[in-house]
Amino acid sequence: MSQYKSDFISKLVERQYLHQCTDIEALDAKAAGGPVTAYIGFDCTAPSLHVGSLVPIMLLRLFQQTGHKPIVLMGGGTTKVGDPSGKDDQRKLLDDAAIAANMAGIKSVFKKFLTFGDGPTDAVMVNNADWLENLNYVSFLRDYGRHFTINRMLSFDSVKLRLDREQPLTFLEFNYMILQAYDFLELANRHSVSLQMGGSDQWGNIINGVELGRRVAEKQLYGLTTPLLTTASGAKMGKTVDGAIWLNEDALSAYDYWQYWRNCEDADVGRFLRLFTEMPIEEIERLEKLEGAEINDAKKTLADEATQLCRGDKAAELARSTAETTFEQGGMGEDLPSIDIARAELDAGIGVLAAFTMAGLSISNGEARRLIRGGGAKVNDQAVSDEKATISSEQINSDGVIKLSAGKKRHALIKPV
RNA sequence: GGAGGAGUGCCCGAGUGGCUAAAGGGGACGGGCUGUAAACCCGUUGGCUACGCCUACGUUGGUUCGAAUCCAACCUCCUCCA
Repeated sequence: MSQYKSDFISKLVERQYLHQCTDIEALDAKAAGGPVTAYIGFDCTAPSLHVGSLVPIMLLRLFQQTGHKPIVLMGGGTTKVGDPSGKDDQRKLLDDAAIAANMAGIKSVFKKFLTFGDGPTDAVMVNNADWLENLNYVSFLRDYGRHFTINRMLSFDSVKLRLDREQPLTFLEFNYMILQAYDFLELANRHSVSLQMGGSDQWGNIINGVELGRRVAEKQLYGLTTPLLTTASGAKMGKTVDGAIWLNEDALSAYDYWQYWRNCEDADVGRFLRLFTEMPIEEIERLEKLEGAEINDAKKTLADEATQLCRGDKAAELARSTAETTFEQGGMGEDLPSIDIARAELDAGIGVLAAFTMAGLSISNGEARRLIRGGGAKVNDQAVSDEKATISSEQINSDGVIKLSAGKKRHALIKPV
């Protein structure tokens, strides 16, 4: 039983997506009355989005599934300016080619989560470079700049934090919030967008847009943010062993993606199941109550569901069976990361240090050496004690590969070719 | 334009002539405990063809037997003044 009338807001609250909203009752009423159009912007700062962006993506998906029209805004224009929110220093400025390449990489992931098309609730993708690039500076300032006071802009966290810490904030970055506000207005005009959503760090940027819409167009716009996701122990989401958890499959293997979810903290399982899977809430409530070793089942389910959404059923299944063989049976699954090494080279023998580095288990020979000294390096599950040991064809096991392990969790296979 | 302050390893931050590959903390990695959690404990944390060599304390030069430490110029940032 929910206090909200609309399917969207009820689910939003039930699945813990809501952090702040400009006017939840009014938005609820509007959503109950028919399809609403909302957008979320994504800047093109990297060739792939990572799990930090997954909450907004899942939110768009939920929005669409509850009968509304999502718009994905690619920040082709705003990326050139750089959002200062939550950052201490200015990012390196990206050139047009890099932005275009990043955008191409990012675009692909949305097709997995949203249905695009021309229908009333089909998703649409737009690029703010289309309207930002050709703005006339002076007219823009006269038309919109007069609606922003410096006094107010200085009070926003994105600006205030930077100034308080005596970190430089350039005029370029200072303009970001104005451009984002303008985006909202532009989308309201072009696509009848009435709601902008985003992470909680976007709150300031979003309400600027809501206010601008009211002032220059007398439009009633809404803003809504999701909580900033950290793990139960306070770490930022998405960073781990080898860096970010990328959504694109060419940036991170399905196996590693699956593993990421499988290794989440106990205390996060329930929340993650709500946010990142579409399991019925009753089932989630059952799973999150599991204790001790049993909660591992809930984590596997989480990993399965999350991987299916982002990488497909087959990839999820393969990742799971690989993980089960590797960890539960001490064997090795076919989906472990692997490298090909020429048979002749193997016959001659390769130093362990080099082998670990080639397999991506260490970044340098020095690190491989430390791994060995710490007792964490294994070849075919046998601990390596000699840094000068070599790996050769003789160690190819019955499966035709050599298994290297760094610690308990990181494994790689050497495949002779 | 003037005056003052600052720039150190992935990050924060100590270090004001040799004992400094650079304290301490964070992060990360490895080990232990466990459940492929968390918390906690221990270890490691520039590179290499490794009892040695190379690279590193904003940049470039200089002083010195010897510099992250002294000097000069330059670059960048902060604060105050005009």
